[in-house]
Amino acid sequence: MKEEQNQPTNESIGAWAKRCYFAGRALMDSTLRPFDLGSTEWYALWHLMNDGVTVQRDLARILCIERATLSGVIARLVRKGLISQVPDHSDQRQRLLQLTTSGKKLWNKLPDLTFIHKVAFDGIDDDAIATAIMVLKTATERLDNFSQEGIKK
Amino acid sequence: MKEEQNQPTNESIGAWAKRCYFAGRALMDSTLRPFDLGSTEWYALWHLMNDGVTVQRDLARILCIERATLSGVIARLVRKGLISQVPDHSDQRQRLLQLTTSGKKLWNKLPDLTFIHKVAFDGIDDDAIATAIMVLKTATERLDNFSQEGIKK
DNA sequence: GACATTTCGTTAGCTTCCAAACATAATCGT
DNA sequence: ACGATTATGTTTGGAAGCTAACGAAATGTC
Repeated sequence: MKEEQNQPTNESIGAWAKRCYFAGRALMDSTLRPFDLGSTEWYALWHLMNDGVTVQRDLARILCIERATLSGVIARLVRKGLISQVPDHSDQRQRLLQLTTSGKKLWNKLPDLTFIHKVAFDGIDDDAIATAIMVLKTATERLDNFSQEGIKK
Repeated sequence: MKEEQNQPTNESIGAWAKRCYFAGRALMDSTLRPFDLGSTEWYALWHLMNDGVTVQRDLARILCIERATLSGVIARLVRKGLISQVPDHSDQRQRLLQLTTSGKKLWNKLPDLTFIHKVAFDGIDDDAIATAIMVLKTATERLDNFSQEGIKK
């Protein structure tokens, strides 16, 4: 009576994490579509705008994505002329990333995206949100640890 | 002093929803990799296993993905010989999906995936999880509504 | 100094997701 | 009964993510 299916019901927290992520991304994507910009491309620009010159490896860590994934994102931004990618002189393996003039110009034309977070979370109790973050963060760390254990031995 | 950047810090709930989703999927994918099965393919098989014959459109709604997305998933499962896809006699537009014998055989060989949910959430306070679900669900519904409003007028 | 290891970026191949456009089939309106 | 609309599935094109394997550069080790 309590539980009829023990597995991935639509009510599971994992399912909602997924749906929430994609719902937010959908709104972000549709807002950025007129500017020919994807959501991860936007995040990359945002960090380059705020942090200035950045090593590609560091950006991957900041965005929490794999080097290989970022490689594609960077290639698109370079192709669009929005950022520059040059080898570091002191360490020829690393690539230094920086907004171009054209990239800065585009950035200033982009709409403010803070409304997305507001649409989603404004008015929800702060404690509830803090609890949700704690749950998601804890689960993520546990999953990451578990996955990594399988690797190192 | 309070907030130094008002935007997408790594501490935002949206960022954690994303990371949690991908961390869970990574573990699921690595578990299923030996069986040449993706996570969404697994979900499709799971529903066909439990619900029997299913109309493709209904499966899309159950999985909360677009028809176009499911189309590709189904095509892969058919190619692997795990499911059958036949037109409905009473409505020639619809496709009826069903596990094949081979699909059932594979299903019985698959490992139990409930450990993933346990790794992530076991021991976390039930009320905290309920709160997290409420927050994510509310946010998702609000985002979906907002996105849809832009469409219908 | 030479060889092994680590680090960084790229490429290739795959899954998962979307929107837009298309074809077909069913249904609705009149 | 005929034309318009809706419903279903596919295709195409693209973004975003992953792993595995590779080359080049830097670092360690001996």
